[in-house]
Amino acid sequence: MNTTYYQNTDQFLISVDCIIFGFQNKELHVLLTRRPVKPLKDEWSLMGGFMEKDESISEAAEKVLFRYTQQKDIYMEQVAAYGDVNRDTGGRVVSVAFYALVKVEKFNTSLAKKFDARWINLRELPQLVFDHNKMVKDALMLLQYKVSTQPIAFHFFNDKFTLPALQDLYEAIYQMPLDKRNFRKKLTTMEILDKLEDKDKVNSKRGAFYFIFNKHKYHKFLAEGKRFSL
Amino acid sequence: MNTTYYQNTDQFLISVDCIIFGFQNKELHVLLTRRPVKPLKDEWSLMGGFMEKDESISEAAEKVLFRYTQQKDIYMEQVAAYGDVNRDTGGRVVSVAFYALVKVEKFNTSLAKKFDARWINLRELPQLVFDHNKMVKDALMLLQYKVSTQPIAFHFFNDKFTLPALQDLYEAIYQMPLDKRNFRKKLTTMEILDKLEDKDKVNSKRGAFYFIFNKHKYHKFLAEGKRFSL
DNA sequence: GCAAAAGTGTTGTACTTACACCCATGG
DNA sequence: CCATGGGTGTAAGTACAACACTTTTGC
Repeated sequence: MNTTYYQNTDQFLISVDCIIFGFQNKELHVLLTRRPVKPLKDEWSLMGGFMEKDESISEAAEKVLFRYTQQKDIYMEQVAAYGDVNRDTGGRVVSVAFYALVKVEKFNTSLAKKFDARWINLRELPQLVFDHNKMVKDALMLLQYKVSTQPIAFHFFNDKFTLPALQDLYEAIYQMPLDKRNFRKKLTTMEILDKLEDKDKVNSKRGAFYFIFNKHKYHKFLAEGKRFSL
Repeated sequence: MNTTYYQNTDQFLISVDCIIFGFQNKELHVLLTRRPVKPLKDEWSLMGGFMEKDESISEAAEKVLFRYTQQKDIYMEQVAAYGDVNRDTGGRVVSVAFYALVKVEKFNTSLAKKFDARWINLRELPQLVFDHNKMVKDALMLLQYKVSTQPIAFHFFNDKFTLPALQDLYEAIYQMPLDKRNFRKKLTTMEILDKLEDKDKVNSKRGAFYFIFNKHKYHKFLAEGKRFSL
């Protein structure tokens, strides 16, 4: 009943691989694991899993994300499908890559042990199995485009964030330094953030004010025909 | 031997659907057909086909493109994978969409008859089967981004083109009018085109000069750190 | 009191936008 | 000779890039 109408056509395993981005110590990190199964057991790999017959591709990706992070409502986006014949040396597998933005603070370290999951600095990415390095590269390029045109970078933070931290995040994603005053000017002229009363006093003695993204202001901003740009 | 290492996992049919764009009469068109198989036989559909076990996804897409156009070396790019459980009412099929830029002039009309293929104006797109309307929408958005940042629009033309035609093309893709002088200024300052001696006298009495894209100049342009933008 | 990070404006430059007339030619 | 589309420059406004000093406070 899976193929009522379509006969005599080949079928394939479909996997999802997740490029799970996290932001920590002013650097972008990716959640990697030592591959638990053969072939290439114990080599560095993205978090992945096979799609099952009763779930959509994105549900399969959400399943993988939940398994490794125990977080729901993670911002996630498809990167592309990878389907070279010999991309997976363990069999013919078509993989769909997704990237996800998670809050490292919320990350459960006991989970990490269970799955041998580790946050690896994007700048020190090791060689990964199969075409996973290409997936990370594609995901990063897509992420760079997306954070520059849509207010999604806030998903890296647990609700509130400081402007210095936000700038560090953008610098990590773009992999280039940004001018502090120009960065803040762009943000303030968009008027889509709310300044809170309290400060983060961990990273400096003076302390940096916290901000939160104001969805309502952002919708008004869009309604005026303006477009997010950073 | 298809699944040496991976056991007990579900397998799926994988199809490719091609959004074949063509440019004609100052309008963007999409090559559509009346679906030849059940279910939804005779409904409007993108050109598609199933992936076979010995081919990559992109090879499967090239196969589809060649079947319906008899053209090789078509510019083609993946849009995304579509994998909702019930997206195809004929069975569980994951589809990967590709868009392609083809030269309508070269199009073989006897082929068109054979496959009941028709160029449909993008502005008059009918309801298509399954999620094909979404695929077209996604493909167009990707195309808009791509033609604005990379010199790929030239693939719509059989080598040479006039500036009025190129502008009509961009207007069709962006679905908005562009300023003639600003458009030409951008093009000429990039210095990546060669002006030919002959003119197209079909579309006007005066005639418009033909241009061709100069790959060599474009590489120099990139080497100087400049980026294509239109 | 000093080190370390937060916060704040201005100016020149480059890019973008808006805009109107003459030219060449076929019929 | 006129209708049709091809071709050209400038000026104003906007966005972007470059740049240096003062403030706060924990130690």
